[in-house]
Amino acid sequence: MNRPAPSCQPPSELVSRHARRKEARPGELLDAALDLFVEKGFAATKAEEVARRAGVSKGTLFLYFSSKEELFKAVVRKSIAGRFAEWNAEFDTFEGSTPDLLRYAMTMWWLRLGSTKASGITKLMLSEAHNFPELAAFYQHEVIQPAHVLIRRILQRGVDRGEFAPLNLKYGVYSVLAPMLFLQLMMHSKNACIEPSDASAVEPEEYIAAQLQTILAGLCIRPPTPNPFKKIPTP
Amino acid sequence: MNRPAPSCQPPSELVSRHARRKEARPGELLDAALDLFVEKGFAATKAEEVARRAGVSKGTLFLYFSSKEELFKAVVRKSIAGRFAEWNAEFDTFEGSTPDLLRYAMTMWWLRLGSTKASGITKLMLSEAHNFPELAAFYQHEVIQPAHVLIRRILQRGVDRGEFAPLNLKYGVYSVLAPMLFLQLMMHSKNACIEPSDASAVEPEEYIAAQLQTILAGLCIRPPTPNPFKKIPTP
DNA sequence: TACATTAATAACCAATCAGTCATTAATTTA
DNA sequence: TAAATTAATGACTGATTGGTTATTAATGTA
Repeated sequence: MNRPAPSCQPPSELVSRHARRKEARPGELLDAALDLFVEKGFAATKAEEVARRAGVSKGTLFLYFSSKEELFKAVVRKSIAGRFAEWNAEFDTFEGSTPDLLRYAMTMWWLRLGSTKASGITKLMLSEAHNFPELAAFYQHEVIQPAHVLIRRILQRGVDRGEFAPLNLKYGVYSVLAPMLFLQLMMHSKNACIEPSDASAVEPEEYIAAQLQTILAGLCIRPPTPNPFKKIPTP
Repeated sequence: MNRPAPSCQPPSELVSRHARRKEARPGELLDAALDLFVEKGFAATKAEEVARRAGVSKGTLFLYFSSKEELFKAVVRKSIAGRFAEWNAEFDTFEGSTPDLLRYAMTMWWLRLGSTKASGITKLMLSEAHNFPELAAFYQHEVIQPAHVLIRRILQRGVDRGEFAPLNLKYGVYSVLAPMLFLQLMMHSKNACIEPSDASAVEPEEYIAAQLQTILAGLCIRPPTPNPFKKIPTP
């Protein structure tokens, strides 16, 4: 079969497109893909758009990622799933009280994930899981399970050390997870779906501080002793 | 232009398809559309599938609704937006205390909306608003605004009657809205996006009771007098 | 029975988009 | 400088799907 030769665009940029190399491409594509997936969702993001934003052609994208789903998995691995090992290790070596550990964990979660684009993945999965069962299973396995394990470990530590009252771990995990999840949804819904047109934004740090206070009040054994952990400002 | 005659299927169902009539079609289509929109989202729901579920052909759907977006708007009007007038009237004539009114409102919300398929629309809008700005504007105007107004009226009533402490209405509205919204998301995410594989379901009535208790504790003026409203079970 | 009306159909059209592959050009090697 | 290698391209394909329309058949009416 004869195919017409691609009509090459005039070399307006003489710095060749080969200058940037094989090593750089995957990272650039993943960055572009994260942007677009978070902005428009999985199904609505076009492969060609991802490629264009990364400054390459669609063909090149499929040179590095065998399908759109594989591209998405790679994004999730890079920006979320790949970090649990590090976090687990970090918490293993934490030496302070468990309330301090929880505060540390939630603060770090915000700095490293919640406040970044990657947190938009949560909303995406929530809404598209049904249409992409394989991605849902992947996310369940690579993100949800490790997150639950991590939180459960923290709560268990508190119980073991006598800082937290014995509790149903299942609901305890949600007490930590639900407020963070809701915050993520708010951050990624600029457009009119929760807030009325005139609302001013919620302040994340204040929101987290308030949630921590509530959670710890519920978890800690007895009315808080004078200073088992850092002072928490009351509203 | 000559088009080939449609090859009519053998009349396996002798009860003619004309027996069901013009008046019934829109309702049947709206029911089918609500099912599918909630199940699969707006973009992922195919017009032909809606028609098939309603027992008609795709052509018939476009006979009654000029486009997929108009179909969606009609669903929202029928199942949510069209009810605010009635609710406002109902609250206007409510005679009890404002805590009781709030309890009544949240209970009714659950019975008439939260527990029905229609509550899935919330998740849908949250995730697809960005890709369908016209629908987002419609929803904002027909649902979000009236909901905020309704809640704000209740809170204002409490303040006016001296039952609630003066408060920033904006955040007050969220105190009511956020827990309900989160409950909706949980109910419509059977598939692995929040809960780990082994989790047992949250009990909505208990969840609402707990939220009400928290909200009222925060809103009401002073520590609750012996019985300003019905007894609330403590966990 | 003949004719008019209208609910419903399904073939068709046009646009979109994931993924493929023959071809090109930069770079390296000999 | 000539071949070999490899990064990159973009036209193309095939499947999907929102929306259109010429045609059909059920029903009503005279």
